[in-house]
Formats: sequence, C-alpha cells, structure tokens
Amino acid sequence: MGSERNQILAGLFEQMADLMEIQGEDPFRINTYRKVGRILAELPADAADLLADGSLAKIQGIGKSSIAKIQEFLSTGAISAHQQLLAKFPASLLHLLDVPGLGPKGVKAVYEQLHVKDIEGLKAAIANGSLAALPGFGQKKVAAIAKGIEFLERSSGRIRLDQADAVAGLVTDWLRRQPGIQMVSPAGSLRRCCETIGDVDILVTLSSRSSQQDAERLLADFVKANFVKEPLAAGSTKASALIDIGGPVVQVDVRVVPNASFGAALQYFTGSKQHNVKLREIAIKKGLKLNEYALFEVHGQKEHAIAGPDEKEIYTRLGLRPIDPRLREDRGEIEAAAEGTLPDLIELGQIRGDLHVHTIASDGALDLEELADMAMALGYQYLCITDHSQSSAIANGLDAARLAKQIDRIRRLDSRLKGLTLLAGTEVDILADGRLDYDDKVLADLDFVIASVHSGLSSPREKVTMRTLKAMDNPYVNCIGHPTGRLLGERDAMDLDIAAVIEHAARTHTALEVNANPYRLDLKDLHCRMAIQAGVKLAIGTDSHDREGLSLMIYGVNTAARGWATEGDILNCMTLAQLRRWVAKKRPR
DNA sequence: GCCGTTTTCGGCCCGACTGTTTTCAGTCG
Repeated sequence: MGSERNQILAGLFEQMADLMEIQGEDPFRINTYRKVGRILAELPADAADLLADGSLAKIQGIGKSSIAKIQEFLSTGAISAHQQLLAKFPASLLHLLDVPGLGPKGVKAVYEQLHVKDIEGLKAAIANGSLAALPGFGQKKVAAIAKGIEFLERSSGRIRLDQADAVAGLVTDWLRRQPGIQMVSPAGSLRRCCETIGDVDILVTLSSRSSQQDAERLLADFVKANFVKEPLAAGSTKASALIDIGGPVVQVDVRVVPNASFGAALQYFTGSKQHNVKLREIAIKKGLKLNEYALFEVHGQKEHAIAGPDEKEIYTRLGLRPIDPRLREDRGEIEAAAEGTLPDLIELGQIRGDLHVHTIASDGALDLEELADMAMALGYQYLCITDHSQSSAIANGLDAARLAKQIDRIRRLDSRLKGLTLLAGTEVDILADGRLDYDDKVLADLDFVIASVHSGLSSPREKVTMRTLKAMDNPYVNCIGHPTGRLLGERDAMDLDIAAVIEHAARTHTALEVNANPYRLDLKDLHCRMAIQAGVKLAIGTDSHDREGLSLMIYGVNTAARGWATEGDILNCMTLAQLRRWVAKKRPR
C-alpha cells in the first residue's frame, strides 16, 4: 500500500503461488505464498524498513524462506525462485487462470498438451476442436470455458460500490415483492463495504411453510426478471444471472437458505475468506465445527447445532464479540473480538456536518440556498462551502475577488439560517511547487481550508509527496483533500509516500480527507487506519457537486469504519465549537 | 512454506456443484 515496492513484491508472491498451482505443487505451500503476498500488500510501511528493524520477521505467516526471498528482491530486484517458475511457464498463462471454469489443472493441460499460452490460443483451440479432444474436456466443459472467456472480455472486472448498491437494490426490491419471502440480505464484499465489488451476493429465507418447489420457482423467476440480461444458472438453492447496469455487466447470485441457517449463511457468505478461515480454526480448537449451516458441537460421529439462525450468536458461541462486517478482513479484528477491544465504529448518525461541498460558483450544480436546505434535511449542524480555486480553470475556480464575493454571500445567508451554520471554505489547489493557489491573506478570511492536488498526478513520488507535505506546512490548511488522487477504475493513485504524509499531518495538526465519493474513497481503508494510529484526524467529505452528492456521506463513513475509525477520529463528528477550536489551534494568533 | 500449553513432524477450513465418470477431480466461493 504505502510503498509501490511492497505491491510489486506482493505481486511476485501471488504469481509464484499461481505458477506453483499450475505446476501442481502442495496446496498448503501455495497457500502460504498467497498469505505472504497478502501480508506484503497490506504492510503499513515499506518492506525494506520493516525488514531492517526486524519487525517483518516477527509477523505471523512470514518465515525464514519468505524473508530470504524478500531480502533477495530488495537487493537484486528479482526473486530467483520466481524466475525459475517463469522459465517453466510463460507469464501469459497467469491470465488464463482468470477464465471462469478454467483452473490451474486445466491451464496446465492446455499448455502442455496443446501449447496454448494465452486467451487467443485458447479461443483457437475451442474453434478447431482440439480442446474438446483433451481427456477431461467434454462438450459442456468446453462450452463453459467459451462462456467464461466471453464473460471475461465483457465484464469490466470489479465495479464500484455505488454501482453494486444500485444492482443489489434492484434485486432486493424485486425479491421482497415475491410471495413467501421472509428475510433478504446482501452478503459478500458488498456487505463488507469493500471499495470495489466482484459479484453481488444476496441471501433470502422463505417462510417456514415454503417447500423446495417454492424456492425453485423463486429462483427460476429471478433469472427471468426483466432486469436480467442473461441467466447463468437456477437450481434449488442458488441462481446466478448477469445484470446490465449500463456499461459493466454484473453477476448476481441469489441463495435461498433455511431459516435455521440464516445467521451461519450470512456469516459464511459475507467473508472475507481469510476471516472465515480463521473463525473455523478457532471453532476446531474449541472442538466445534463451523460451516454455512451452523456452528456445531461435535461428539464423535454426532454433531448438533449450537448456533445458526442468528449471526451474532455464531461469534459469541466462539467466545468472540460480534464483529461488524466492515472489519472482517483478518486484519486483527478476530484477536480484538477475543480480547474485547473492538472499536466502536463511526456511524452515519454521528456526522455533524459536511466539510467539502461545491456550488454553482465553481463547478457544482446547486446554489447556496439549495445546499443549506439539504444539509438541514440531513440534520447537520454545519456545512462548509469549498469551491475550487483559480488554477482549476476547468472547474471554473474562483479568483480572490470572486471568492471574496462568495464569502460575503455565505455570511449573509448564514445570518438568516436557523439551526445550521454555513462555513466559508475553499478547496484550494496545491500548485506544482507545493505553494497554494491563494495568498495567506485570502485564506485567513476562511473558516476551513482544504488543499488538494489536481494536476501533475503522475509526477514522481518525491515530487507529489513534497507538494503535499509543503501544503500542510501552511497554517491555514486544515485538511488535504482526496490525498492520493485516485479514481477507481479510471485513474491510479499518485505515487505518494503515504507514511510520510501521515507523519507530517500528525506533526502539522492537519486532517486528511476521506473523500466519500464512491469513485474516490480516498483515503482508502488501510490508509485511514494508519492515519488513526498516528493520531491524525480524518475529515469525511462528500465533495458534493450535485443533488445526489450530499447523500454519499455513507460511503465515506463506511470506508473510515473499515479503517477502524471511531467517532473521536473524525473531524466532522466534532461540534461546531470544537471544530472552530481545532482550526484555531494551527493558525497564527 | 509455516507453525507448535496436545506437535520440531505432521498437520494445515469447508462444502457444493459440475462434468466426466463409475467413485472422483476440478473449480468455485
């Protein structure tokens, strides 16, 4: 995360795992490589630093062999074990693993027996019939692989959380209207509020009088619903269909589960996989067994369920506090649940205001009055207007004179408002050399200042980091907006030294934004957690540009919660008086 | 490859579904 180098390293371990799987090695050994890859990807600091101070070797799951490989990579830029694997199998085989229906065994077979190296080769082997001639590849399997290729080429991979919400809403609304339906709940990465979603999982229960035929009928009806673009499967417990949401195609799985298993199924299908593996290990140590039907006590051959209908019960019977779905990533939440030290996660209702909003003065669609009305409807105590500054010409940024007029309008409207305080702010550009787009004299007239990088996002690490650090040195800058500049599915994050930014934020009494727009979610969850651990305040802002904008706050709240944020970590959970004192603390007296 | 108040060796999470089989391997979540 923080370090690009960590990501490369993590990728190498992932690739080694994939290649070893194609080679047919011991699955447990492969699993270890994957685990190391995941640990590396989530490291809070550069692997080189953690290796140097010995903390890397102390991490559970990283042993001598992995340390040696990491060391080798850091000194030579490569891992010989990785290169030896690549000498046996071309790297393009790794893409073949992405084809649904084709696993490592299949990839090995097509490579060794048909010399298929990539998707194009696989298509050719299907077309000329050579794939169907392979032992173990019958008509149906070949058809499934052909379909898998088609899906791969059509799907955009993962979709944003708001897109997944839209799809899930469509399907759950439809499900709730069906006869006999009792409970409906999204599961999977959507329920965990991950930043992107692969496919949408939805669980339902039927009334106790319902039969298996009722379940089959429901699932058959689902794949025929008008929003379905293409049915994939419909059995007695599960149906899958592709749904088109205007652009990407999303797979939605609907599962009918027994009432007595609803909690266990919800737990199971919410994941994450790593979280579930650890829970099942705990169950085994206690002489229990956990699966998607229930938590069982095991007595020899006999077993009986001790939890199942209620998800919380699964956790408590395992000796754990119930864990919020947003924390279920095996990032220490299970240990915290055992010790009773889980955080009281931030909730939407604790948000007292929005600190990042644009109006028609720059590139927004709403005027001050409309925004004030909406903020009051949301029950906010304050709303900070933060239009763009002059350098953001494309966003119709305000120069000092227009900003002065805007401040005046804000003050006048504020004096008429009851129950809401309108704050005058800005989202000022951080210029190429790290200076700001307004003079300090201008900034001094504002209640709250966000500084953001909007240009030169692909500059080298040193440069983008320097700009951000320098902006924080300004006594009027209270918050860095969308610190990494990423746009999910569209633009990579800047190569920012996030650890350095967090450290500097702590030192300069500057907050970091959690931009709530589902395209951004920036800071992301892991960075939120790093910032919180460093004592940095997070400001959750919607960066609202239109009517829908203000309602996106929940995405920022969920992202912060995934970073273990509590009410006390969030700047805009403060009362107005607290917020003003917090801002004043950095300013010259 | 990693790990250990039951183990320094022998374990390592669980089940469903599908297709190609004739008792199971591969894939998936």
